[in-house]
Amino acid sequence: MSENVRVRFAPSPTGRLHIGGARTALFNWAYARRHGGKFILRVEDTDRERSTAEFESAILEGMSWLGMDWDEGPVVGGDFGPYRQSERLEAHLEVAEELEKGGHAYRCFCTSERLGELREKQIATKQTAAYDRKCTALTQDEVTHNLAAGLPSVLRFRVPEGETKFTDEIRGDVSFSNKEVDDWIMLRADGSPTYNFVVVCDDSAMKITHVIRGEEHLTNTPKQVLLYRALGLEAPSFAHLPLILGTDKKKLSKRTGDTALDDYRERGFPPEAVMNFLCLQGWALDGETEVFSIDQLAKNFAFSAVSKGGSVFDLQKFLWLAGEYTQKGELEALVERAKPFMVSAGLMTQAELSERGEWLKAAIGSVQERVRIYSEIPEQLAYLFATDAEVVYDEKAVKNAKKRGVDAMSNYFEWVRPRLESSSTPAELREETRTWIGENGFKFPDLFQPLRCALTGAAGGPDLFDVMELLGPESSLARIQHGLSRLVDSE
RNA sequence: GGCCCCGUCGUCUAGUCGGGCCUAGGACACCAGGUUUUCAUCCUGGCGACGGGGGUUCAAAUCCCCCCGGGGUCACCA
Repeated sequence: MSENVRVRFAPSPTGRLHIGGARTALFNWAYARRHGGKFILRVEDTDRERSTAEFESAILEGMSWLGMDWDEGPVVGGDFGPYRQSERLEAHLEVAEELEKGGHAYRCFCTSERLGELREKQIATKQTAAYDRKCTALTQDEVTHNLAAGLPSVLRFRVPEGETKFTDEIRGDVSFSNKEVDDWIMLRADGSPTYNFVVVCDDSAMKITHVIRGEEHLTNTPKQVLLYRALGLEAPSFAHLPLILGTDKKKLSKRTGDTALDDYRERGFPPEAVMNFLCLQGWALDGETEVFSIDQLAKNFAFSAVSKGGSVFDLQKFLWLAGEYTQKGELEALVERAKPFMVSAGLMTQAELSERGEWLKAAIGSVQERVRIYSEIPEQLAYLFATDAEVVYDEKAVKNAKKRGVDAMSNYFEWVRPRLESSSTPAELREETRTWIGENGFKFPDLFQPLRCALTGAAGGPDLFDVMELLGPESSLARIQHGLSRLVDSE
């Protein structure tokens, strides 16, 4: 049974990839990999108005960024193509005709106005909103006549009597009374097919065995199951994933925070962390392990470990997880990932990136353990690019410095000048300075607080001897000198 | 409102199927302490939940019923 698993992710290219969609893709991908099956990508571009090629390629790119690959779909092809829904129209229309001939579908000439009124009335009288089947009373002759007269019409699915049940892989048995299922529209007045119709056509044509999607599709499922039955086909298994919620506990929307995968990518979240965090929304590897790789996901994913309830998206935990990757990963890799952020922040040019490669590596190394996302790197390194006379002093840094006064730094300046210029190593200078502090009757903060402010303008940060190394002797001394006057005066 | 789904710390979750090993475990956040020149990291400790009420049972977070609460969905969008 697990031999021929075929699952699919079917995004519609009408916008950027939503993080909920990205998670759905990840779970589909993982299920396929876990069971040695195929992961298929199908682009649902039937909404011709809003679909664009740009969105489509951005979605594919986002999926690759997260570490997914697909066995069939755009770019890679496959035996069940085409993989763009708009190119499958002919097949859809054939199925529609077959259904109409077989009596499973019927023409409806009702106007949208009448339908709108009907719906309002039903909701007002607290009934299930559904088509009242007025047009099922039409005789074959009347239908033919109307069609010949050019009256606009849609094709509706004829929902049979009874009850529709299916077993959801995550929720267990679910059943709907067919009375609650609308005689939904398969073909619009312009002849184009609708979602619920094409999804079944394509899933069956592509031999999809498991439909893994968001819970918002749960109420679509009986419509689709009924359609499979009318087609004489066995329905696939369904697995409805819990929703990702905003802090208001409602389906995550732009109101509550960034919803597009690219928003996080642009903010410098490591892709491994995004993958990891998205999976943690609704799935647990073992209840203990928080940090895991995409390979571990592929080896361990199972429906039984997927939660039923929605999960609130917690940015704090997301940032923490991002930090696990940036702080504990290789410095070389971090440097590569950080480079574009240095450029876009306006700190360095493309040319400087390579000219000052070693220096940049040291600079990033100095902040690695205190950044979580890549965009924080230029923020924390900005002081290195300031003009010596105009280092931006943080309020707290000034407060800390003034509490200690500049006596220590003033004496230290004369002492350290020759040592900086003779290029002693940070480690040597650190030891010598500690001795100097003791010999001169100061306490560590007496020197370090004002020195930190003068050098970096910040209240916290990397070891000051590393900072001076990055700054170089000239700049270091200049900053100390400016600090001496700035910290005494007005500021 | 109809229908459907869901309900363990503030948040993500383990435990629920096959009741006892649960004085309910882990993580984020928060609080306190230690380490550090500072910040961060790291270490230690703390705070903190089975929505409510009835059953069944020697025993219930786990099984049954009712209530309450939250969400999803009701398109010629997907």
